[in-house]
Amino acid sequence: MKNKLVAKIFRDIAEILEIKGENHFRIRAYERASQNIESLPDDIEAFVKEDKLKDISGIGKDLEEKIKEIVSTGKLEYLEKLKKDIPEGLIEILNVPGIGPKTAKLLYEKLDIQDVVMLERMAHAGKIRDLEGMGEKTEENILAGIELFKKTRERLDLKIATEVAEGFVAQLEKLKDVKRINPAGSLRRMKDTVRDIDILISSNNPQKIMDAFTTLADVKDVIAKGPAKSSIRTKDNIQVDARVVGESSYGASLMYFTGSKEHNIKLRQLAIKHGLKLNEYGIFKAERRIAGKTEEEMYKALGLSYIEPELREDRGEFEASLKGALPDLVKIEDIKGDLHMHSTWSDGGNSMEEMVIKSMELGYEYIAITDHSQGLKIAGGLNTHELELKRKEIDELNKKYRDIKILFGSEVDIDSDGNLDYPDSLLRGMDIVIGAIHTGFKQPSSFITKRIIKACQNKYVNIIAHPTGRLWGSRDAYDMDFKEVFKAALDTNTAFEINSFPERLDLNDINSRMAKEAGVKIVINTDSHLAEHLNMMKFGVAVARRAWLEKNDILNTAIFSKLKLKNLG
DNA sequence: GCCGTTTTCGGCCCGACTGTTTTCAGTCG
Ligand SMILES: Nc1nc2c(ncn2[C@H]2C[C@H](O)[C@@H](COP(=O)(O)OP(=O)(O)OP(=O)(O)O)O2)c(=O)[nH]1
Ligand SMILES: [Mg+2]
Ligand SMILES: [Mg+2]
Ligand SMILES: [Zn+2]
Repeated sequence: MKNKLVAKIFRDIAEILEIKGENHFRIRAYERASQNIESLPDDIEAFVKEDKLKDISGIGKDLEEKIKEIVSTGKLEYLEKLKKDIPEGLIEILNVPGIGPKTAKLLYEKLDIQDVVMLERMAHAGKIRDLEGMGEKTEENILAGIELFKKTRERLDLKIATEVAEGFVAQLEKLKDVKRINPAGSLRRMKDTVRDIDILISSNNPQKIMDAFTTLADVKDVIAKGPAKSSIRTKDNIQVDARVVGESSYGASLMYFTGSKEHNIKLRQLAIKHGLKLNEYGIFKAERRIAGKTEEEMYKALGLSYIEPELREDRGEFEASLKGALPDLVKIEDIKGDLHMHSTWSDGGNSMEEMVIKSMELGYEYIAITDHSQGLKIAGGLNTHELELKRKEIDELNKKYRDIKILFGSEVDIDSDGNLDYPDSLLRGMDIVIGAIHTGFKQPSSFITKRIIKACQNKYVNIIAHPTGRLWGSRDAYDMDFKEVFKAALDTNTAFEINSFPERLDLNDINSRMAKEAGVKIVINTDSHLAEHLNMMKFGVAVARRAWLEKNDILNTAIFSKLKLKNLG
């Protein structure tokens, strides 16, 4: 799939144009096109073939031609040409906090600064303060910015972000001047990775709140501090933004601070169309505020039904809201069982019984204990004899715990040729079989595609687990032909997993939405290796929600007797 | 560069904080 390539090329163009001082709206056009193509739940090549590129919002005559060129040649002449105008290192300078396109351009033109190393040298030498509009303070800030730039962390996974946010909320809500407090931003939208923690507070005493916020024990630097908005950096180099507003603006501010930016812009454009003004304080008709206290009334004032935070990405939610066609999103309470977990039989840290007990606490009706297969020796894969013993133990547990159905399964390795690690004779005896790739990640897309299709075609494979292999921070998702793969899944009635492990969240939101559109059923699992991991189901559910999935799209929302796995029983 | 139930040209979201400026531009959210 070339979606990511097209998106990357447009993003690169936008960055170069920024430094060149191009028209801001032209730059936005490239950024918008890049994002819209990246989040497309479809292969961009299909749009080329069907001559439908212009149906994609933000794609007009010019970008249509550029996309065609990229899809057919794998690159874009226009970008190659632009790259010759601007030294590569200059783009990196934009990542130094406090330095934007204007400053980068000035530094390049006046001091021939071409990368961060040169920038640091010039700042140390005191050369920057002499430029127009710059001073000593600016120079200091640039040096501090470079230090931060060097320590820039990767985006946080959802679990870490949730914990950091909870820590700040717990400390801040103790202040008696805090009335309401909510995490916002990408965390509230439950995006799979989060850059910073955004927290909204309502209070009548903003000054006091900000004094407290910027002096909390975890705070290392104060990036900015005002009565309405402050930013700090923690000792772990995580940025936390806080906004404080009055009660009457809380809904408007929550809407603003939840975003996404693209969603906000659409909202504001819609307001303009209605002759209104929308900002983080409310919706205004002339000077009069007509909404602001709750998000619901904000949406209503624009003629929209309430849009769940997970959908606020400008991925069609406005059109759906206006038509009354928003999905009834799946909820954590809808989940009736967890079909992928490990025990001490392989590389899990808790016994099967401990996993069962925790699952019952969560109210599950069924679980599948799916330890690794024989070939995965480092992960303690089970041989034939061990499988027999494990089966017996599961039978015993099923007798002992009548309130939950325990399925005997395995996460069977799909080898580099697409063959399964157990013969059919063994798979036949299992209640549930999960196929998963653990090696050969670097194979070309066509090979991976064939492997997964072959696994789907095995009549005992019920689910493909962590289908794209991504591990946040260490391994990118491998590419495959999703159209082909999902077609095979549909034909063979094989479900695809949303793996709830925070580093995985695989399928992701976009791929899950693609799966739904292809008619493929989804299973949300935790892949727990410890009993406490069973709690991570909420992260997988968040991915499903961001993918617009409803209860009926998810197999493990069904009670056991209705569980529609192929060949079950 | 895109887009159009008032437009095919002239708009394109809106505001807080900072440093440098003597009234605002740049950056960021
Ligand atoms: N209207 C408007 N709102 C913005 C803009 N930039 C950011 N916001 C709002 C929406 C964002 O969700 C919210 C928080 O900004 P962040 O930069 O932290 O982005 P967000 O949390 O969405 O993603 P992140 O994971 O932090 O990169 O502020 C903007 O340019 N205009
Ligand atoms: Mg954020
Ligand atoms: Mg932020
Ligand atoms: Zn597993």
